[in-house]
Amino acid sequence: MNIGNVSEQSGLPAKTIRYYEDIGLVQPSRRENGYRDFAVQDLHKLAFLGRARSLGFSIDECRTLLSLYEDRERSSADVKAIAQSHLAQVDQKIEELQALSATLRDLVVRCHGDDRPDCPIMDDLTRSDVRRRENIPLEQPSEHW
Amino acid sequence: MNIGNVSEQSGLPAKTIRYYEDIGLVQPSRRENGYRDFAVQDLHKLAFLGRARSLGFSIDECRTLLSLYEDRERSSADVKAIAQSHLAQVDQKIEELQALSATLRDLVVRCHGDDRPDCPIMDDLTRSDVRRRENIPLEQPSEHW
DNA sequence: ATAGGGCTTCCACCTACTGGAAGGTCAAGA
DNA sequence: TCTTGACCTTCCAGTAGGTGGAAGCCCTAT
Repeated sequence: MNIGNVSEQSGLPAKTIRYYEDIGLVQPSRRENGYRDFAVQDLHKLAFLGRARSLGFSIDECRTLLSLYEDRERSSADVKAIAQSHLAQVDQKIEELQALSATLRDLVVRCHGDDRPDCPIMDDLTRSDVRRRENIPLEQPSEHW
Repeated sequence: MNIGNVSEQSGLPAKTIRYYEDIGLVQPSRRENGYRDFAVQDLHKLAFLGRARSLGFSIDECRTLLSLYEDRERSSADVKAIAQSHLAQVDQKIEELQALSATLRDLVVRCHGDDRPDCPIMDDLTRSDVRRRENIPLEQPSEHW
C-alpha cells in the first residue's frame, strides 16, 4: 500500500506518517522504486496511533501503548495505569485552566472597556504584590499540548 | 542592575530574560564590560511579562499588552478585547479537555485492570469505527500550552 | 595568584509536527 | 512517444517558548 492510500485510510497526513517512521513508530518496507510499502498491520498501527493521539496521549505514551497493543499477553493493568496517569494529568490541567478562567473572567467583568485608559486588567498585571496569585496554580508554558 | 538581580526580583530565570531580549521584549543597555544593565522600568516590564505569561497570554499577546502597558492614553477597550479573546480560548480548551476526561474516565472505569489481556481501553483504541468519536472534539496537539 | 561566582555568546534540544523546494516515478491521454 | 499531472522521495527550516550546556570573559575576596 502506498503512503497516500494509508494516509486516506488512517486519517493521518502523509507527512505525519513519514515522521512516525522517522521516530520508529512504524517500519514500512520499500519497493524497488523507493516508495514505502505499508502492510495492513501498519495501517492498523497508524489508525491506533491516530486514535491514541486524539485522546491526548503523548508520543511516548503511544509508544508504550503500541507495545502493549502488539502484546497479546499484556495485562489490562498496564494499559489502565497509563490511561489513569494521563487522565490525572488532563484533570489537573482542567483545574488549572478553570482557575485561570475565573481570574480572567473576573478581570474582564470588572473592566468597563471604553475609551478611558483606566483598566483593572492592566492594574492587575502591573501590581507587584502577589495577593492575586494566591490559590492560582501557575501556568506551565513549557508543557506542550 | 545586573541580570541576576533582575532575575531574582522579577522571578524570571536569567535565560528567559535573555530570550526576551532576543525577541525584542526588553532592550537593556550594556556596560563597558558587556554586561546587561537593566533600568527599573525594565524590571517592571519583566515582572509584567511574567504575570501576563502566568495568566496564559501568548508572547504575541504579551507584546500587544506591553505596548498598551506603556501607552498612558490607551483605552481599556483594547486591553479588554485581548483578555476576552484569550478567555474564550481558555474556555474552549477547558471544554475540549472535559470531553476528553469523560471519555478517558469511562474507559478507565470499564477496565478491570488485572492480569488478563482483555481490556476495554485497548479495544477502544483498536476499534476502527468512528462511533466513539462522536461529540468528542479533536485534541489539537499542535496547540502549545 | 587563584578560586568562585556571575556574566557573555552560541549551539543544540524539547514536542509533534508542518511547509516547501528540488527532483524521481508512474499511468493516462494526445 | 511525449507530455502532463499526480504521487512519491529526501532534506531543510520553522513553529512556541524556552532550557541545558560548553567555552570563555569579568570581578571580587582571600
